[in-house]
Amino acid sequence: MSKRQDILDAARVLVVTTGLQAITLPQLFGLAGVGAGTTYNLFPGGLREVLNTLFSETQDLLDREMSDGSSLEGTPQERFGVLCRRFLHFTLSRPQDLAVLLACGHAAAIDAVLRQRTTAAVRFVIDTIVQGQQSGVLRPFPAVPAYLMISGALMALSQGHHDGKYVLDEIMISQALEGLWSLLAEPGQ
Amino acid sequence: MSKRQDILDAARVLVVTTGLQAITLPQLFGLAGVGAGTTYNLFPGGLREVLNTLFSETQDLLDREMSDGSSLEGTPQERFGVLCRRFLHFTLSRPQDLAVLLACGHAAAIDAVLRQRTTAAVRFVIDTIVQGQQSGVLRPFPAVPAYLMISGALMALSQGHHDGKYVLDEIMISQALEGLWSLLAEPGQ
Amino acid sequence: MSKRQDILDAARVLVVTTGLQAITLPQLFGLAGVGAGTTYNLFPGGLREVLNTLFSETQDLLDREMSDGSSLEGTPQERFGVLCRRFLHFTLSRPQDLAVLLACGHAAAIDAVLRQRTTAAVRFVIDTIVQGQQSGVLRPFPAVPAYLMISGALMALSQGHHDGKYVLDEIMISQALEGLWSLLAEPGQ
Amino acid sequence: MSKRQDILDAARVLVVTTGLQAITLPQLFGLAGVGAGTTYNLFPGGLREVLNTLFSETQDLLDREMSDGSSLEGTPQERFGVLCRRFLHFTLSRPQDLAVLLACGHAAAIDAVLRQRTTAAVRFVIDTIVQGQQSGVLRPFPAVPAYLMISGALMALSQGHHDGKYVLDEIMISQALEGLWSLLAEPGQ
DNA sequence: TATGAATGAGAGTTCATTCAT
DNA sequence: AATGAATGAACTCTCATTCAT
Repeated sequence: MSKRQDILDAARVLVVTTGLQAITLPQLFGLAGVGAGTTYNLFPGGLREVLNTLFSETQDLLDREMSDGSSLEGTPQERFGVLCRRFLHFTLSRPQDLAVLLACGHAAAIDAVLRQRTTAAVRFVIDTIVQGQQSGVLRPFPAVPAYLMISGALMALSQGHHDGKYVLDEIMISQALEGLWSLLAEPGQ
Repeated sequence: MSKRQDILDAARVLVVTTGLQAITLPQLFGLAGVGAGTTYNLFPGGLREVLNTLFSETQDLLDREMSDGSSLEGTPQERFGVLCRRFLHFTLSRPQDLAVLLACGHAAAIDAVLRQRTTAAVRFVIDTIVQGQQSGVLRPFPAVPAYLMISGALMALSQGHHDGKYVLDEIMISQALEGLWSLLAEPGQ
Repeated sequence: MSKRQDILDAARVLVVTTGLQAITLPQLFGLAGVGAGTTYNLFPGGLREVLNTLFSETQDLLDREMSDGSSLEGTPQERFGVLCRRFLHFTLSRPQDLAVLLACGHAAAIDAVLRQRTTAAVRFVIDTIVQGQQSGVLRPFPAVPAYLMISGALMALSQGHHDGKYVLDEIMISQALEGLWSLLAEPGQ
Repeated sequence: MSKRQDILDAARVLVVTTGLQAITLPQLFGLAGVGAGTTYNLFPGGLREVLNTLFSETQDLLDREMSDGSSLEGTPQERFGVLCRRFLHFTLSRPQDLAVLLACGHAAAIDAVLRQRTTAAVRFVIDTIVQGQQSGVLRPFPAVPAYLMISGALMALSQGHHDGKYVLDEIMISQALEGLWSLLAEPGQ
């Protein structure tokens, strides 16, 4: 079980350092410190299975982060704020995992099913948007593109931080979250 | 000069059909209908140079689309709207080019300099944001993360359309642009 | 002792189904239902020892079949007929064992000593040929090539039957045995 | 075209020295003095295609040897003798090609279609047998098993010579051919 | 004695790159 | 300028073999 984790950890590192597409098996089991055959014992599907497992586990990690504790309380805006902060907390504190999510989301090496599945994290945000629309504080707009715009903006925001283009502080985060709420809010609100 | 374009066209097609990272030179000059050596005569740097050229030309294409005619007139909100519409027009009408921009933006095969350079398109949007802030209609917020959030949201919106998750119509686009303006706007406005 | 036999039985099956040269140890101990290490406990020489053992035991089996009961009675022609019938009975009723004899006889994986040793079966036939020559019913001709021609013809005959090229019946067998005797017989006889 | 022949020549040598089943591509292109990729340019199917080509060309070579000049003259016995002598001449003067025919005839690496096709050489012998039976000098017996017995005996005879078990001289050959004719002949003849 | 996880050498195969034509 | 046969480095994957349990 330890070797399995060693391989996944090595893959996570390589996604950042060499880029998902450039990972090769020699690199992977070299960094993981296991034999070539071991990779195939633990992941019979080879590199593809390693990467799919890594992506899947990272999605699960984000799901756990997003569903931590009681997210169901407060006004829709409060709940929206909590979800966005959890998302930002995850992407800012775990640059490797953000890189995995970004890289795997577009990579042909990842099964389409996995890439496009509706995770718990997605459902939480979409549910909150729908509830805000039902209570009249958010304007009517299809929830899926709304979600995609929000998560696209948040990921780009985190990525810029990790790229050293700026340093995200608490004030900027607050302003950004206010802005994102305005993006969806009924103009009069 | 024709062969050079044949190679770039073939690369553009392959970015969509097989994914940037899976492109091989046999595929490329097979689809382009040129010999292996010809590729090296025209692009001495090999596949890497082909892809960098493709990315660079696609950036230029976007720049030309964004700077088309007199974009400098009207209020900041009008100019913001025009720029966003031009961006959406480009990404929606040219799925191949959007795929190139998205794929190359994260690929290790593309020079970092090229990937992170400030194109005319970027400058137009940032200038408009700054002008809006100076005239008081947009709230103070660093322009770079603001730009990244806007473009991240727009790209995700277009990508969802091309992925068939929904169909973007004029009403949705108008609402989305209003929302994006609100994202940056001074609350009182 | 049972596991040892399980391994040999699995090898015999694999010689027919996948071909001697394509047998791998994972296949072998998978089919035999034993662990990898067990194979090395029982056959320290690995696959090579398994195959040599299988060949050797199959040779022994043929020897026992050929020496069954009182083969030493009657005229040389009668004894020749009995030996050939026993050989045909063996090769026709045990296609797996014929496949082992044919495959191992030419395989580099089998020790040359084993492959070329003079088994009891060989000695029986050669002795009979020599006795026939001494009593004048067979013409003088070196016994070894005579034996090789006889056994080569009989194996090809059986193989054609197993390959479905024809069906050997009692009449054909009788005719073939008469012919083989004529092959060696003094013309006048 | 020269490289192609180099590869086939190397394969022919390896069939004898290491055994058909043990040939590996590194051995093959190492001995042939060509690059690894060249083998795949010339034989896209890899080792399998090399071996099938080798077998096919060796069959053609035997066919040409067997059909050399006017084989259709004389009595059936004379023609049978000529064919057998041509076959022996081929197998005795070309030990490598005999090894190829023997090894490929039983190898799973060779397409069954190729292994079991009726070559010109086979047809010549079978035709002669049938004509002998029609003219009454050979006894009635299905021609296919008759052919298999004859060729099986001749191959075993040649193989024993190459294995150093004895030295085939003209006298032995003559006696062997007389015997093989007797194998098929009507007893009274 | 029996096991199977772990290993790494080596096989098959592909592909970026060169260069004689 | 254009070609594609030839190359060999490097990748994916398998398998014989070991050894701690």
